[in-house]
Amino acid sequence: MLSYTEENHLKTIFHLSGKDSNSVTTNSIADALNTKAPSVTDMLKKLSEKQLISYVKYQGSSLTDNGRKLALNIIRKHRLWEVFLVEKLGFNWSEVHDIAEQLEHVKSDKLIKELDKFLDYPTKDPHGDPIPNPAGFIKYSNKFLLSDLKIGDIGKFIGVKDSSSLFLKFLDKRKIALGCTIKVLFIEEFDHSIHLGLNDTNLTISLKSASNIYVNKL
Amino acid sequence: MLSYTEENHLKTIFHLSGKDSNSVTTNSIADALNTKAPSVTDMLKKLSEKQLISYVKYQGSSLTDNGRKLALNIIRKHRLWEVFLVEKLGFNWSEVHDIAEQLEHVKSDKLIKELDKFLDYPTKDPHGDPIPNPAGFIKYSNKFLLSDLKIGDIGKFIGVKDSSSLFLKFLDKRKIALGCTIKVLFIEEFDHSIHLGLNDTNLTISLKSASNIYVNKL
DNA sequence: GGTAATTTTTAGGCTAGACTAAATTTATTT
DNA sequence: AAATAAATTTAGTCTAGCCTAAAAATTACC
Repeated sequence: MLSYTEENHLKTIFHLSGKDSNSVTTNSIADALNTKAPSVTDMLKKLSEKQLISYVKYQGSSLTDNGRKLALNIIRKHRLWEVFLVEKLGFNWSEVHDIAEQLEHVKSDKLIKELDKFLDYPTKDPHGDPIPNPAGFIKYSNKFLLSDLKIGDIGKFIGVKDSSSLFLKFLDKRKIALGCTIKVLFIEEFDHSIHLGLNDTNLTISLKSASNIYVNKL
Repeated sequence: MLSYTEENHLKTIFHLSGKDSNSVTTNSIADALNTKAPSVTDMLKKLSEKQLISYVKYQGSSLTDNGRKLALNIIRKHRLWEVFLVEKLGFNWSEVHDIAEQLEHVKSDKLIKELDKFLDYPTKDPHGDPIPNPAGFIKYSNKFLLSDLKIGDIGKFIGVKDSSSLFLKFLDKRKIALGCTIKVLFIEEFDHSIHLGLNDTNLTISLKSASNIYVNKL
């Protein structure tokens, strides 16, 4: 049985390592978890002993198959709860992260099985992220960052990279909603801010914002 | 912000003290929480400093108004989650306690407010226990233990005292379900076991069982 | 009312998870 | 290639929650 803290470390390592399970640095984990490097080092030793990560001193760490499976299970729970909060309880997508962060640690396989059924087996969470299946398989969609599109490209907004409440509210305010179609009209040379066409209106967003928006190129 | 352990102590003190907020012994808390007396003593000091209980060395402890309000809020959450699990996810009433025990500690006022609305403002949990309102008011029903009825009395089954999975499955097996009408046909002098009339059939249950069944006298 | 039994508290120790400061390894720069 | 900078680990502390064993207070009993 994993502790709350162990689960959070596994999840964070998964998020930081990306699709190809790159090795992750100790400091990056500490930053992501709002803790300090020595605390992380301790935990890495512990997870390594449990064979959930492979950890070489000074060389970073990466998930083992087993660790990856556990991480994906936590992410599955997180995302299913997010769907519940939005679809059933009427939460806005910007409000659900912190609550799901707590709910994801509740231990009961049957609970998640029944929740999944109750939600009619969703495949994406409210931010457009895929929900891993019970076996720990996750389907990555062929997504691009809006900031990587060229002038004239058209994309469908399918997800966010930064799912902080701050950023999600920013999107809400500008009526940039999941599923909408975005056309890149012009890119400023100076600061790389991007002029977009969206719902018959135009707006400009910064490079930072565009680097946190995932689209499917159309 | 209360810790998981602090919340559990408050809740336990509430359950042990009954309606009239009697003083509760240290050992009884330790027993209920499957912990040892010294651990409880430590926690009592802590809760006392936070003004959530009044605690006099060697004399037991009882909730302050503030502590009682917090305890009832945890119980409210516990019971709402139980309703959710049974009504929405299809759990049996004997399976929900341990999961609700985890869910009750999730922190979010809005979550509970929306859950309450989603469940259509239930007033009782699946075991017949009243759900405190958001202000911490709880409506006790005028209930009796089945073991306190006399021969010839008729009662409606409205709740259980022991909500362990073991006891609830025992009731399921004998088709003793919430809401059904029970008539006391005969009480054995020897061991006080009780012969009941229930749904056109007769059955016999032990004193121990009867002391865990609440009824409204009809 | 005094002694015995019980309950409760104190004293002291343990582990998980956090931290700071110092030491060590790795990376970067010149 | 040596010197410096940065990242990481080690060493040592701290707190919350738990424990056992011993001491103190309360309760029960003759």
